[in-house]
Amino acid sequence: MKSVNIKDIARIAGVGVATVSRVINHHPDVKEETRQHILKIIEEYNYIPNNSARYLKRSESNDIGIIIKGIYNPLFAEMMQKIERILSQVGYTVMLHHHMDMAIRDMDVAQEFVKEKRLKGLICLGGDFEDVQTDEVRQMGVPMILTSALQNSSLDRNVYSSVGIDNEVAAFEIVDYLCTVGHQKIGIITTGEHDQSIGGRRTQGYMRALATHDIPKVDERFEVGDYTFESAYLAMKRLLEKAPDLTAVFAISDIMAIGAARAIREVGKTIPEDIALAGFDDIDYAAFFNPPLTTVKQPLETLSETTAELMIALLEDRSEHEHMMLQTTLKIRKTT
Amino acid sequence: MKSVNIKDIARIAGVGVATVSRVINHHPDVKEETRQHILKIIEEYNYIPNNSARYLKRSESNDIGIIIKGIYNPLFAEMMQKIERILSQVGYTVMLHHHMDMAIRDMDVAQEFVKEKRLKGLICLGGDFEDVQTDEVRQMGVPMILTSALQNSSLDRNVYSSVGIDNEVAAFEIVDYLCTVGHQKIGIITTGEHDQSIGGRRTQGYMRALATHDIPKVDERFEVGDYTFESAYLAMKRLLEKAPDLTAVFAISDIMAIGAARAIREVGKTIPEDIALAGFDDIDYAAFFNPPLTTVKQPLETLSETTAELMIALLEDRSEHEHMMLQTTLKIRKTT
DNA sequence: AACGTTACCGAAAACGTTTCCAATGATTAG
DNA sequence: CTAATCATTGGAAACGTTTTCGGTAACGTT
Repeated sequence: MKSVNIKDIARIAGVGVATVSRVINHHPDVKEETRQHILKIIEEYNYIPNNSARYLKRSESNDIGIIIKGIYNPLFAEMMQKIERILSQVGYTVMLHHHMDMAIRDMDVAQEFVKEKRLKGLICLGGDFEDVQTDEVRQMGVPMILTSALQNSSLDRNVYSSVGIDNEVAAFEIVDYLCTVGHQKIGIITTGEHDQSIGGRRTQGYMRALATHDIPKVDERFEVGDYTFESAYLAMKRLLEKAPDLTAVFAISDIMAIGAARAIREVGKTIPEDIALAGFDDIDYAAFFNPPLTTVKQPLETLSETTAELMIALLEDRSEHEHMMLQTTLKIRKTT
Repeated sequence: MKSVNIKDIARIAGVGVATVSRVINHHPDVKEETRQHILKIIEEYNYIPNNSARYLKRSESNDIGIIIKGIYNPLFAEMMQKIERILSQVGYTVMLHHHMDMAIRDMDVAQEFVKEKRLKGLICLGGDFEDVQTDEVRQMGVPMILTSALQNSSLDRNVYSSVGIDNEVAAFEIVDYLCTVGHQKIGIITTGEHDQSIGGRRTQGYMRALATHDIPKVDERFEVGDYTFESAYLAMKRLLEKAPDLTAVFAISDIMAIGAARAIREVGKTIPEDIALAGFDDIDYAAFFNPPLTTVKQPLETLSETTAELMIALLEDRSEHEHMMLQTTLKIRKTT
């Protein structure tokens, strides 16, 4: 089971190990002839350098961590796969850490993960980083990219990157659309109200749109779920109970919109005639839902690519930390 | 940026590095008092052993690879996450390798992955392993678990494990159900016919059900997609064209069933009155589809758990290679 | 009192790389 | 022709662990 190592290659090729190492690492200072010879032997013996040894020596890995908090969002899974693909193309490996433990600070998880795995970079899909300190991030010593913008004024923005969308604006746009087509009594199924989480920001967009159209805020039109079908189904039932005169509902995720749809149909109302329905994310399913769901499209592809490219640039020192807001687009389909 | 290592701990604790190593690795032969003392220092200095060094020395890692092949199947993403959770609880790390390259042999990808990352075990979600040789698997030197049973008679079954469902039987059951409720003209949207792939097996179940009910096989009722909404939508359109008298359709994945539904509605037919529709997988969407989709439930939870547990058992030498077929269940909902 | 056990511990040799340093021969400059 | 530079190479020292191999001290047994 013992595999061939650099010494074997060196011995077989009749050169020193240093030269072999140079060839492996594409150092320029080795004669072309020698290089070819060594390359041939490497090929022939199917030699693959031992990563543990390389990492040990270089005191770093080639691994980039992705932390996903909570499974609820199918977008995360997709982003992860796309990011993985790009990163692995240029030689990095991604290590996954998925957790749902709401009790523990996400920054602590991140630090532990980076340190234990000797990660070279960290990408966080979701999670709450509102309370992190500049020093904590700096201490981690590796580039960190968050996929959700945060409003943490005490955190130095030159110490991490972020790429995401403007949740407040995107939510505003779709609710604004709902208003302009005549809806006055618009419910919302969200995850929070005043905080800076994704759900909080979207709720704030909803409220601003209402305010813009001089629609008063009424508490009965507000309900909370946890990004699952089931929770939204239940939330919608409560909404229907509390505010039977609703003409439209904005759910802050497609999943929740679809969950809500079931509750709406169960009381015999139709979409969009009796109640219009809008989601958020534009997951694949949205367009194939019956009827096709009006929603906000997250630029998934760009989001993933940008994140991956930025990480690579950061690692190669070709870039400073950046904060990007990507454009969302309204997808007006048949539920409104 | 230099972090504390085992020598530092040893020096600070006033012991030899060997003793510290023993403590870290839970060896019994160290005095309780000394152990506590060292533990305290480790805690205090926030020492985390360098994995590269450990792996180098032990010439193995604690990493388990998961390979996901191909089209984005929401089931795979979920399984992966569940497996990750269990494995990480007992101290393993999972490394992800996601690829869609249809041109390359899956077994070659697997071998390369295991070797390069020094993996301790490998789990393959999807992929085609029909042509692998016993020696190839053996040569890999680590336990491998496939999540789809295969019909490869030349491959020694004691050399790998598998946990999955009986695709042929499950497909038979749902099509049989379709027949017993009176359908005669049943279309299928699948991915293949005669091969031993997942799609192939399900097609074979479909055909056996038909045969059992003395329904002749007619080629016009057969169409192919690639597990995406879009492809199934197109396939269904062709089916509607070729066989306008269809009264039921079996799509071998829920995603494809949902894609097909759109085509059906587009020609003005209703589900299930005009055409009954059955899927496969029971993804979350299925129950919340409109109308709720009849399908075959894959025991996702059990599948993931069993796979993870088996891997752990295999690694700890508590188990031989096993081949498990898990039960599926018919979920009769509103599309049939 | 001598001996064998046992419990505990440290020194040092690996593990497979990368990289610094020095060495060689060849080439160019003066 | 000599000195200086250059291109190319190999030796050997790290990187941070684990583990083998003894060694010491304490103890119980004759």
